[in-house]
Amino acid sequence: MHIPSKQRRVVNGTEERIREVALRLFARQGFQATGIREIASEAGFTVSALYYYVGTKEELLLDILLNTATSMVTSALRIGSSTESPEQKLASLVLLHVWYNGEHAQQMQVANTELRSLSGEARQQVIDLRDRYDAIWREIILQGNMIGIFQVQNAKLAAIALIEMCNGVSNWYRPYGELSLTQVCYMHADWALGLVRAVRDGKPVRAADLNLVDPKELYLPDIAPAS
Amino acid sequence: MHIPSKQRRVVNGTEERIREVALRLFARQGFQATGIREIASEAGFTVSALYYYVGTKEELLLDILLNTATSMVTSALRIGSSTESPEQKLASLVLLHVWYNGEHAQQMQVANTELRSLSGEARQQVIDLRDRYDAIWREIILQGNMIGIFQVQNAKLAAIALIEMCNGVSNWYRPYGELSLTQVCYMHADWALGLVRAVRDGKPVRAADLNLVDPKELYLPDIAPAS
DNA sequence: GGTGGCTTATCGAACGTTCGATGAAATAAT
DNA sequence: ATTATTTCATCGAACGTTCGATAAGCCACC
Repeated sequence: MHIPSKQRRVVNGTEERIREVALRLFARQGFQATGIREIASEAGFTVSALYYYVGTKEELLLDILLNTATSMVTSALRIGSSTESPEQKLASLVLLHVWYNGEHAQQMQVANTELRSLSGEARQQVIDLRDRYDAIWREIILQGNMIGIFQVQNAKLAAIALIEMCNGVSNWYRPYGELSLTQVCYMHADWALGLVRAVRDGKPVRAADLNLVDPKELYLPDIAPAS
Repeated sequence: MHIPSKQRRVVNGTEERIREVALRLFARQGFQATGIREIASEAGFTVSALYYYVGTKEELLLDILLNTATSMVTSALRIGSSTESPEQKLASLVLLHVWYNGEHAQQMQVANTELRSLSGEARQQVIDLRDRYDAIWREIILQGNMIGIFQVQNAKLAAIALIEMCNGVSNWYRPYGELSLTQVCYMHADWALGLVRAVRDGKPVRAADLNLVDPKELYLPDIAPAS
């Protein structure tokens, strides 16, 4: 078991560098197609030097998936437990999710394709987190249904469909493209509101009517950075 | 170079069997994680017997991706060139796509995750087919926009979002589940109509109003089976 | 003089692919 | 009708390469 340690490693960021390279390669060519030697040489190390910092290749993958899933659950929980209206909550979830897909595209690409490379307890941990995440979306859709704002037949499947729709963003979004990430976020939020047939006062709810916060503020970093 | 031949192979279906096993394993554990030896033994052959029927492992993958993409383009072209209304065309595309995802889940899982395992010309062939497919969706959305039925800001991205939404079905749908595939198809069609804000005569268009054909009839097999 | 950070050298296993050989079956020659 | 030849389908073995991972040791620094 790898025990992350104290000083130098954090200072010169060696371990972080290895993890960055691994993430980049996993995202580009997949976990199985990426060799330990490739990670090491791309990061400027020998294989053994890499193993001084990292337990196993699979552990590198697990950390990526766990970090990603934990971040999203944490941020989504905050949205879900707020006092906003269901349509605001749903739109916020979409903003968060799309923003994360754009800003952390590599993490999301890996997360969306490499769950199958994990097994046993590691796999289950990730699945559990995802279930919690889906549940937050589902609950918000159910809330909207109950107060008559949304009209969704099957909240569980609608949640999955919405999440899947947003996931696609990580495959094509590039900074400095035609659209800003914020624009992409709002477009998806508006689509989501259409999908769930959001109606308030007899009128379809549009994302532009909701005065939503800036997407980047919805993301909660895991731990507040120490002083 | 493998030259597909005439009689016996078709009769006892050896090659077909290998391709089925390969598809199943690629879908379950991924292309890179699946070994030639695994395919062979699962199909009940030795490795060398397998190579008598198949060129390379990559060719197995390419065939899956090309067949899938070609089928979908062919069927979608027929829908796109019909004389139906944009909302009917869009709903039909969704029915087709979701139906294909449910009925050929393994193919779609491979298609959705293993493009990166191809390179060069093979990769480009698949990409070209997908571009044609996306274009059909985009054109229909633009038609709907032009005659004022849909209200979509960005037709290109909306097409991608819709396709991505439908793709998720291959990851969870199982026959003999709570919902029939036909039900799942119609739900997604209704969501798509909501997403594009389809409105006719001042009222939101629902999938149930459109008297759509049975999803399975939208799928065009590559070649009409000989007598 | 111990410990952190890294090296060289190496492990056994698995990878995709190809090889020559072979029994059985189909086809051609006598 | 029988023999000779070719084709089909398959075998076990091996190719060279790469895989993830480890052991033992070196060197600079506190």
